[in-house]
Amino acid sequence: MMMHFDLAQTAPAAPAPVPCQDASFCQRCDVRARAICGTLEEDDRAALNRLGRRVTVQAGQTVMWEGDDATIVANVIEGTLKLSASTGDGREQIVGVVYPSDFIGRPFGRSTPHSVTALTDARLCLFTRGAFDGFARTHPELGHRLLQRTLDDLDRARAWMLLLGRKNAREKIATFLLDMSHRLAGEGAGPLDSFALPLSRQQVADVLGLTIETVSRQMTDMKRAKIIDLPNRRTVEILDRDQLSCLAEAA
Amino acid sequence: MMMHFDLAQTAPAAPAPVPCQDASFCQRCDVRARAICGTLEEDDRAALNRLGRRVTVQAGQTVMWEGDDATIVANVIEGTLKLSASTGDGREQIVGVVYPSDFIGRPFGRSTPHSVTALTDARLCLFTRGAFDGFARTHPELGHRLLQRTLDDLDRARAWMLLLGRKNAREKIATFLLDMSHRLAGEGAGPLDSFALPLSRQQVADVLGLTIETVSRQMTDMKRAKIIDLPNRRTVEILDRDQLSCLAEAA
DNA sequence: GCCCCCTTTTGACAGAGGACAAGGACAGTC
DNA sequence: GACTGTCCTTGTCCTCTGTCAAAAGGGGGC
Repeated sequence: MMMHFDLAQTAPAAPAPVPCQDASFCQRCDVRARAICGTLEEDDRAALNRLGRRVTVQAGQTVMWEGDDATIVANVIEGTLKLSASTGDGREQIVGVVYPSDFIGRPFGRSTPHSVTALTDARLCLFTRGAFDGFARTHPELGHRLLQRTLDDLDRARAWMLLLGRKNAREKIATFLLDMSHRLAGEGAGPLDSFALPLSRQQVADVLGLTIETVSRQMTDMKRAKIIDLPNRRTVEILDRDQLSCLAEAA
Repeated sequence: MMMHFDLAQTAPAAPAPVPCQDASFCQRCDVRARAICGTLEEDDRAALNRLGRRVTVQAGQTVMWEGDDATIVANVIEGTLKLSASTGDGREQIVGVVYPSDFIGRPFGRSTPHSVTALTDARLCLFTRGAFDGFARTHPELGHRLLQRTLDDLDRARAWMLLLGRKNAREKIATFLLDMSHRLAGEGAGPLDSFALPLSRQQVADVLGLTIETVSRQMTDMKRAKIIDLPNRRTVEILDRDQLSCLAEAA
């Protein structure tokens, strides 16, 4: 928590950050339509583009530290990252998982409320917070997209509070697996019946407020009950979605 | 959850909603400076004023139901309300507590993600969501204030996720009491050492993901340890703030 | 193909907090 | 002042999940 983010330090093996001077960067961007920059006019987007730069982060690298000054924000282009908070004695809670087209960082704020760490290798479109804040203040469409996204995030966070405060281990796991099967599906696609978890067992535990042992036991139980299959460590197959939905609400 | 909010029905004894036609309503408004309408120009605020109406709700009344269509939003002028979510079998989790100058409702969304219920008698400045959304879209300052407030709410929700997922009962109670002593203090004032809880023991339990018995036991223990005093059911006095802070982090 | 390390699973046990039950305190009403 | 309903506290027991420990499994490197 004392460490400060330094791109040169935390991404030594990655290609040097590439300034987004080239307007074609955005044109070729996979997530542009879904990201907050999606509705900007052509020249506005070019202007925003000039403020940002592409960076690559490797799995495990931390992009922002909880409590640090909020100096950067970013769009996720590719990869999955976790948002996490911890107690003084090291217990960790994952407070969010972000996917391509999501926005990370704390605009209009002094300090970063939680750490951001890459779960997989990832690509970001990075802005200094000051530059982004100024741009957002003068471009209401951008602010509005950010508002809608933040309202959605808040709804999701509050739904997760119900899970953390009131659901038992079995319900938590079932809810989590169903959530993943939806979140990992592509734009407009239905929920996936087979997917690769971007999280280790320990990270699943940190999302659900459980221990790794409880996560493992519950998943094994569901496998034995033929509700899911676990062909390898990271793959989950939902065999009986109805029953899983049932477990998610009341075990 | 099937019931629909109807002012005439849920506030029968309250004075009829008063249209805010009179511009002096806002001029006399206690929370204007802190609410999202605080930075609007005089004529914009008058225009917003014409869209809204004042309503009174009594303690215990539910203003919006989880899952209902999102048809209204409001500023809280006076009183305290809870935001709550529940599982199918009736377990409840309070996902937020709102105070004067806070904003409630789900703008730019189809359905209300959680119920809103008055904990004390309250006064609201109420808008239909459609009218508010339209106004916010054409008044970026308002959208920006709403964005900042939503970002703050999201930070708070995520901090609470750490509490729900990773803290034990003693830490939860200590954190809760410290939070209350700050939130109940007036604008700019320091934390209160003595305050009246707006929540019953059951509601405290619903905020913290505990049972009423555990809340009662932990608070009694802290009283015995002379860390707090509980002169009556609703009053809390913090006798040893340092030790309470200590308990909040690691019990 | 083999080895090693790290993650995951499984087992045994303990403890925090939940469930149930009963008693006590307080506010409002008559 | 007595009554009554509601909220809160206290007691007892039990279970779910955490803790500690060890074994098993898988993937990467050689």
